[in-house]
Amino acid sequence: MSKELAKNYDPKEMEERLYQKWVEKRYFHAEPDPSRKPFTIVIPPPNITGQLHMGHALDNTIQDILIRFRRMQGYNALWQPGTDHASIATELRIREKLKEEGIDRYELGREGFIKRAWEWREEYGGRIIEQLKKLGSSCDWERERFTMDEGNNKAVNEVFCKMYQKGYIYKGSRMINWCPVCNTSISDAEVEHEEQQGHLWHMQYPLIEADGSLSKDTFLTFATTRPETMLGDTAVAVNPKDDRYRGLVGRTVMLPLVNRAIPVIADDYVDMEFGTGVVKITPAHDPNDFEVGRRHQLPVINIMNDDATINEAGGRFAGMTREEARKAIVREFTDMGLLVKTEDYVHNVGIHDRCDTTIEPLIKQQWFVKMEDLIKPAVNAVKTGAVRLVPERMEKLYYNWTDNIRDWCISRQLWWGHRIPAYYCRQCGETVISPEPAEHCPACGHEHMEQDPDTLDTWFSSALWPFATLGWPEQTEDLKYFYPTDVLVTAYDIIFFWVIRMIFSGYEHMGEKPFHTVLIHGLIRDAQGKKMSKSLGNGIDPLEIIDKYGADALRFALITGNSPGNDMRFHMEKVEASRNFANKIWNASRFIMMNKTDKEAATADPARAKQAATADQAPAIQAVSAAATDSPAALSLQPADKWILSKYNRLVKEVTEQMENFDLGIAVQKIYDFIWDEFCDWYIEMVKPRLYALDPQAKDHNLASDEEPDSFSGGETALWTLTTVLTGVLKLLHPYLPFITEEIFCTLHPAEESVMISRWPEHRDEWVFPNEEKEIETIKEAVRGIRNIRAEMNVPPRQKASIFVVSEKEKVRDIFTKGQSFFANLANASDVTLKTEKSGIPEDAVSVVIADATLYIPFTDLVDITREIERLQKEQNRLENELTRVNGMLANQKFLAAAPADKVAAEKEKQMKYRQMSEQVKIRLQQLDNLGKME
RNA sequence: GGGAUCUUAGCUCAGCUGGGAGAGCAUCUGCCUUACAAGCAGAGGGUCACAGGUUCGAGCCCUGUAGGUCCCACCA
Repeated sequence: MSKELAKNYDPKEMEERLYQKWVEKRYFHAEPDPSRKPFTIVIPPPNITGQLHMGHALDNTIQDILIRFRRMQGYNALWQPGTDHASIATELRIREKLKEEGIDRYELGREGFIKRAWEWREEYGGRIIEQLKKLGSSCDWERERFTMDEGNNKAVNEVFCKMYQKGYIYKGSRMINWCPVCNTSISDAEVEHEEQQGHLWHMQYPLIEADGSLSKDTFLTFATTRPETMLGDTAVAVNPKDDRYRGLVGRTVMLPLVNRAIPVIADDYVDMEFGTGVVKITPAHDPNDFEVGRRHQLPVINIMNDDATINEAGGRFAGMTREEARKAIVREFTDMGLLVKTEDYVHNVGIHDRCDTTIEPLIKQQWFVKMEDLIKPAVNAVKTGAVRLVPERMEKLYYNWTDNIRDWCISRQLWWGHRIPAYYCRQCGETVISPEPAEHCPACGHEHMEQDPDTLDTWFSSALWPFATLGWPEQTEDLKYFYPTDVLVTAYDIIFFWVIRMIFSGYEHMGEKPFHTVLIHGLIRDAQGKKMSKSLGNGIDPLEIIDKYGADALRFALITGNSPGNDMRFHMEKVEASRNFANKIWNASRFIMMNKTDKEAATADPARAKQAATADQAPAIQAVSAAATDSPAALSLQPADKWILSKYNRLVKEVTEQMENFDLGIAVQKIYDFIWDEFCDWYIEMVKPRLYALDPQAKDHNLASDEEPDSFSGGETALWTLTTVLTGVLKLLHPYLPFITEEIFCTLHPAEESVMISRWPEHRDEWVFPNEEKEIETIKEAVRGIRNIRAEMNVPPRQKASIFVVSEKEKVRDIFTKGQSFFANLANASDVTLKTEKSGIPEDAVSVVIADATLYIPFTDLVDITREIERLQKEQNRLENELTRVNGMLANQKFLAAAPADKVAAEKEKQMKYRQMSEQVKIRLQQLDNLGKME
């Protein structure tokens, strides 16, 4: 006896119970097994500060679909999970928390701070993992890692030292991006550019005459958006070709604020066309000016403290914030009469992506990774296709970054993170780079070695994730077996931060790519198309959706209609539609099982007998329902059975291909259409009479109980077909809707353990039935035609009608003979009469013309001939249009010559069909016309 | 300044290598038909942004235009 499904679909209870079961059974766990091919995905480790948001939900749904799909296909599937310490994000959160508690972090000290951070991780680090579980993610939790666990720390130190020795890592004074609020340097990737409304101040520096006095009439006028940086000016520059200033190059002007005489220099960097063609040069606070300064050996005067206030170099402006200094300087220039004009000006300002603070370019000593050589294999990998980006257009984004790459600033003035493994001797200043703490100085033997206070960019460790999680630097079995991994799934905004760095790290440290495919998805936006964000407050919490509609519905809503690389808007209506679909499957399954239960007392489940025989096909995968698919010889399949099997068979092929090609949204749409339209709305309805015939007590319900008993035979076959197809689509659907498919599958097949370890369906050559497909499509066309007429003619639903099918072709009549019973149930017919010609049918019967046949439906008291003529004329017009098109095509010699043969054949077939139909409609119109005249 | 992408039914979006315009929601009509009203049946609705071009044939390929979104970039 089958278990029964609950009357109502209730995802909540079910999802928790099933996830528990999967974990207990260790279905998610993978171990190296040379007899099978691995399929590996490493999770983009969520931040320990994070809460599951829609982006995570999409990203992890995609990964779970791929993993479940491959697992069912027989791959040894590993989804490697873990979390990221998220150096800066976490540090900022803890600073915030300390502030709330009134604790000064410097007073707390580094050690105390780190202790707090670990406590934070203990408290919140597992939160997002629990949320991923709610989504149904089939990660191998036994392998959960953390970017700051022992193994990862080891990997980071190893990599740092190795790269230092190879000269890829160096320490130097460079212009870096400084965040004055977070008090740390950040990399180029972490700077966002924001268009801001600002001002362009046109100022003047007076020329210094030969005698040292200030010129009364010669000034150099330049423009600036940042007057405060004038305090650090060490030159003004003009273009060497600029005739206007030729005589002034080499002379000096006066910078009044600090009374500094600065030279006028000539440099190609200056654009003569822009403004006055004069640029002030501040080497310490502008990347371009830094380069100019270098070329001309200009002094570099740093005028700012780390918190972006003016330092002593700013003279009497010292202590002011950069904004205050700006105002003060503009005022002074105004007072001195050296401000020419102020313009409104829109310009791009660099801001820190974490805190939106305006970035200050500063020269500081930092650690860098030299990128030039490192990036080459990563570029090559994409060029040669060793690493494939999906969709392909993302390659341009990728190259855009690699082509403009600059050295990567990896040191951060933060406490939470991997501390740089550099040790300095307090005595002699010697530097030691070592994976192990240096005890004493190799140069002078002094024992007071001090570790570099800085930590590493959080992406430095993430870059090692694909191999560090598998055990590197140890040469583990896991590493040998699972590396390189297969697919990396992420959003396009993470390519620069992470994907590129993983690729070059893979090549550098493993000598091999980290994965062969990067599947890139878009962002989830709100219903208005805005980016979901905390500050806008427009974020929708995936957990709330799961709570209300179930994880299956959320997953389905996120993946349906989603195509690689494209953003998607999130609508609640879509979640509801997804939930409705789940409900539809639930009810269809319930219906099938109800009939099965009735039946099972008498007949054995043919599916079950087969299990033992096929169970050894794939070691880790149960052969399960290969079981339900081998048709027992006793079953004689009817056309409807063959039709749905044939359609299902094609679905299997297409869905498999599309999933292999990462077209997940298209694949799932196909399954949806098949289940709802073909399977539920047609097939189940078609076989109801056969099922009812199985149960003598239900016979009273038969709509066409006056039919011969023979027409209801084959109930078992119908049941077998229903079960077979349902089992198959449950499998196809399982990667998308893991919970509901598991619940139904296990109820339907009580002897089976789980759908998630069952075998993925395969296309079967013996289930290709083109003739039956055509037959049933003919029936469907006829049924639709009759329904259409009934609706248009306002025939009361309860009123049954006789149907006459007229066709000259025996084959066609045969189809309708076999399909007679469908018309009773699907078109509310009382009886169907087959004829070779029209004689004996009431003149005013309404007609439906389909290919090769005309159906007549006499209605006793309707007969609005005018209306029927109108309807037929409309149909005639449609057919004429089609004929014009197809005739045109077939008359075109070039088409006949150039088009593929099957296309031409198809068009010819259509032409015949339309001609024949058009002919019939014409005849019918003629008849009605005569009838009208007679009245 | 460079680049990407989008513009298809009232709304949100599919449409694979060019070969008779699709879905969901919404709208209208009729149904509580014993799997499902979270449902069933039927209907209406589109010059596929615009203008050219290639082709026997263009929503799809090419060029340009307009608008939206986004990324990159050191013009003060």
